[in-house]
Amino acid sequence: MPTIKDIARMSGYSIGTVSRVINNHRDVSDAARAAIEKVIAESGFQPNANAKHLKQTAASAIVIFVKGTQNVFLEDILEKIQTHLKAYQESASVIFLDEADNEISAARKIEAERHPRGMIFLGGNMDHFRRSFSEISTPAVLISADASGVDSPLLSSFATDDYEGSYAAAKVLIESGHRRIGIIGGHMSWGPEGITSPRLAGAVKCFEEYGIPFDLETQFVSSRFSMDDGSRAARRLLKRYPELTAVFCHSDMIAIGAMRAFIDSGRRVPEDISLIGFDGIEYTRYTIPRIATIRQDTDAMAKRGIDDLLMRISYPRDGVHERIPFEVIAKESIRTIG
Amino acid sequence: MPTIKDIARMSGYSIGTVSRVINNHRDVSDAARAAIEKVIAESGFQPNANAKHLKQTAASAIVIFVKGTQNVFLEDILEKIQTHLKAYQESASVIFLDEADNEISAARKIEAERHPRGMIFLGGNMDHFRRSFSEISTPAVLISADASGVDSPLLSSFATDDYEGSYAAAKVLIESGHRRIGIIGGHMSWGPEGITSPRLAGAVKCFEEYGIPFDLETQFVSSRFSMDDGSRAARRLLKRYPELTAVFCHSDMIAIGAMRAFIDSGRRVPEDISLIGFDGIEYTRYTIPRIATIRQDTDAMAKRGIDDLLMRISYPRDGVHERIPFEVIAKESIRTIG
DNA sequence: CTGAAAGCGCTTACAG
DNA sequence: CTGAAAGCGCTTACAG
Repeated sequence: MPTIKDIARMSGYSIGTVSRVINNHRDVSDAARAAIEKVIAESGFQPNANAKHLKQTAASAIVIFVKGTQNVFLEDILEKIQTHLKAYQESASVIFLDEADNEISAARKIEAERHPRGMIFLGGNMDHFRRSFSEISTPAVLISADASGVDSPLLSSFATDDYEGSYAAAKVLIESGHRRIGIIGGHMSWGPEGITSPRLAGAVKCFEEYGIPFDLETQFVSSRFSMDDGSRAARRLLKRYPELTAVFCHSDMIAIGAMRAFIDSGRRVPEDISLIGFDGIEYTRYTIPRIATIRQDTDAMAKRGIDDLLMRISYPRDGVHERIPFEVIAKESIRTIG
Repeated sequence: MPTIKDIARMSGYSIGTVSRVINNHRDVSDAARAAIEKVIAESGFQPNANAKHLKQTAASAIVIFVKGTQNVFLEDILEKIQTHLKAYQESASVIFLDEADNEISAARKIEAERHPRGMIFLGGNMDHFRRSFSEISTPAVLISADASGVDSPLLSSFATDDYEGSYAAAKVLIESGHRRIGIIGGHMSWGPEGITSPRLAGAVKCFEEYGIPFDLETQFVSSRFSMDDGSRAARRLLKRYPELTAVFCHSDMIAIGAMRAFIDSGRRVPEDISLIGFDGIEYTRYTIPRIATIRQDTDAMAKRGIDDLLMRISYPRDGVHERIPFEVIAKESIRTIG
């Protein structure tokens, strides 16, 4: 691979001038630019980014950290982020992290190694953010969880209001006449600021307002956000609370798994058991029956997140914390009773 | 962020010695190592990877190129690759490319910028590989498509035999008594070595052997590998060939979309229309009814691909081109008739 | 508009 | 075992 020195020699200009051509500076004569560009094209020269970044404070691309593979919801956001970045001619590389990994440690490492211009977190553990985000010095955005509790001007967040969304889900079931409702949620160990607590609290609040009884021990089970674990959790719930007529699942993947388990146990959806999920992933429009859900506006989250990040990269200012409106999608999986 | 120079000053040693400690060279006294490590820990020093890579030919991590977002099958492989890499203490970053992008151009750019030790392609256009893979000088693996036609010792490939898998899918339908079979495949424009041609040829071969009539014009429609396009294609197929009793879809995503379309048109699956897909994604075990499919062994592809790549990084040798066995999963979506 | 030169943060023979 | 120095491939004031 030729270096800038080779290009200089071959074109008859100095490496300084070659560098100016590469970086599109204007103070270059047309003749020099033409000659140098010709040599570059013919030689297949690619500037060494390590050397470039070593000199420039100017940093490289944007890095996206995705917490947990196998999460269709985050992958949906990821895809939309890529689309928006592309529209701005920006590119990004993606690092997938285990649920158990500390995303801030990973980010610090990448920050030191690659000097990204901006970082995007899809999913994240609030404990990690609160404890160590201050060590990060790159503009960042957290998507899908609220980070207003993290005290850093470098961080923005865009998320659905889990409490309100969950309240709405419970309300749909109650207003369809259901009074014996089970909930399949995430794990409480994800922390008080995680997804599970607010989603549980929102539903419970709604139950209280409508005077619907709710006993955590019998009516709530925990599950990972996957189809197979959703199935298992549904079987546990059915055993503990067989008289239920409706179930609220904290994610659509859980709902898909639960529906499978209900059918396998001989119940029909929605004739015997009504079902509502959370997220609004595309699958819910293809299941039979279609699954009701609380649709998070992934497109808005991606778009707002990208716009905010790119703006703050160019014009530093404090991050913001926005709630993105959700939409209640009531579909065939809910039966009106009573 | 402190530099190696700061660490040298603070520890009282030279930057050369600090460098040796960082890189675990043995020729350092215990005293020096202890003192320097202490300063590094206290200062939170992280070596600048750009500077490091500038000097060292030694390259950075592994880069994975994924062709097309929204491809559950490739995402499944991607997840398994990450798991295997982690077991080897290796990490990777992922670049998502549009269907339309040239993955080899993208790889050349990344190669020049980051000097990865190895590259993994999930999906790819054989035309691009054949035309320009020779410009790549990093060990690479193509997963999910056969690259034996690409003349380069640096490339291995691991893929399912599309022709045989497709033959098997057609055979399952025929042996269940079906004689009026439609096919929803990909686009022929993906090239003669793409997915569509061999998958079509395999099925047609099977039809011929069993003396089943097949007219491309009426019995075959093209679709992208997505649920929504699968639905649209299924409606077109139903219009052209309403007397069909079974459909072979070239991907599970198409099958899921097609099933939705059939139900919406008032047909039942499998009572009126039997269905078999291709890929074996997890979701086919949760649909109602469960969808029959040709399961590609993503786990084996990922494992073999990683092992081969890591070996060839350490011990350069010619790449290999392997076919990974598939499995016929005949499920509830197929009805035996006649 | 162009060139010569300093320097980015590191690694690594070369001496000692 | 340790230090001084050259050099990796680039960018960017500084002169002219």
